[in-house]
Amino acid sequence: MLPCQHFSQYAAGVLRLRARRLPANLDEAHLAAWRSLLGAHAVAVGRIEHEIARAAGDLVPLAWYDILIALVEAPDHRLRQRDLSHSVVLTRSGISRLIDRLETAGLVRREPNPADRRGDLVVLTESGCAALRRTWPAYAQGIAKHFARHVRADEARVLVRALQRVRAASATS
Amino acid sequence: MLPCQHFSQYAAGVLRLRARRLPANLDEAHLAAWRSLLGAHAVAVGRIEHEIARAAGDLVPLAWYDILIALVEAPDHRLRQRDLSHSVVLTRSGISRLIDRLETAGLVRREPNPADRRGDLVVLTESGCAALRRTWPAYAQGIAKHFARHVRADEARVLVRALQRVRAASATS
DNA sequence: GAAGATTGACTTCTCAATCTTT
DNA sequence: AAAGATTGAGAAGTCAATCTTC
Repeated sequence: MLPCQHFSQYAAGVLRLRARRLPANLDEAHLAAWRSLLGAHAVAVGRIEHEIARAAGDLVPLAWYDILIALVEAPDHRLRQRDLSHSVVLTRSGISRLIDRLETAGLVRREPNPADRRGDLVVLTESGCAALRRTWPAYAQGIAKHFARHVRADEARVLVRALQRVRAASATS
Repeated sequence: MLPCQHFSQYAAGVLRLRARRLPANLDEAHLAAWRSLLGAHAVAVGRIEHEIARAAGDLVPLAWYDILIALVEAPDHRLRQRDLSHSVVLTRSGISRLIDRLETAGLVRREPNPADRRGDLVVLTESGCAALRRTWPAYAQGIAKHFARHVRADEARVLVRALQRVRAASATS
């Protein structure tokens, strides 16, 4: 006697299983899109990260890169940790520890905030800026090779439109 | 004197910066698609995971779910860890420890493999099967609410086509 | 009291080394 | 030796509690 008999005998069972249990607000096409999103993200990010880690030249990992990019794009290259949390998906404490490491590596600096002394400002250093310049070419090549190369231009436009709605969606309802 | 002067003065600088440094095989549209993929993935997965963790009823986290789903879809509900690593993005040791936890929780069982004793088979238990059934409705609602709801049907089809190519791409060149 | 940040305890993953079986 | 799995040490994140400033 098989365990989990409720799930039928596999093979044809897989699809029957899903079709039977799909709620009214989720169809096969959207479920397939969700699965392909998870798969593509995992594969592409994994490969790019791996290549960057193996490459010579003291490149920074993607998590560091995200912080540095947010700082470069900020006025005066400085931001509170609170604002950095919008660019990176981490909790408060996660950001705090990440900035610790970046500061130890000399890529950012904490600086008192005259306007609000509850939290220091995080400032990009020369060295952090250099790390960004060093890493970008490898990152760009990784995006091109493991992602962009497989996506047509018209598909890219659709991705942007749809996925930006997903990202921007408020958590309501 | 600003740090990182190479990156210009922000504001208009951001786009100029990118345009200047974009390699020949990566254009703005594809870069935007890449960024929207990262953003949408982070937001949607984060919210779904969070809701499942908060929900009552002893639901399993997504990482566990992936293992259980792979087992349900496998012949006889059993797989070597090697094969599980195709479904989950983890190293060998990562899988090993994950299976440890699932086994402790009683959702899977290790069973000697008569054909090749280098590695046991991982088998889904009744209890693991029940966990899957308990968790799926919440997961499906999360996908519907945080992802599918924001994606039109025609967009979903484009996503599947493009992202499956990304996932399936070999790491060559 | 609320907001921003940090710290301690804990969880989970990775890398490198190791063990067993093929 | 190669393949599958495991283990110790370390890296990096979370939660809950705490501290400082508003």
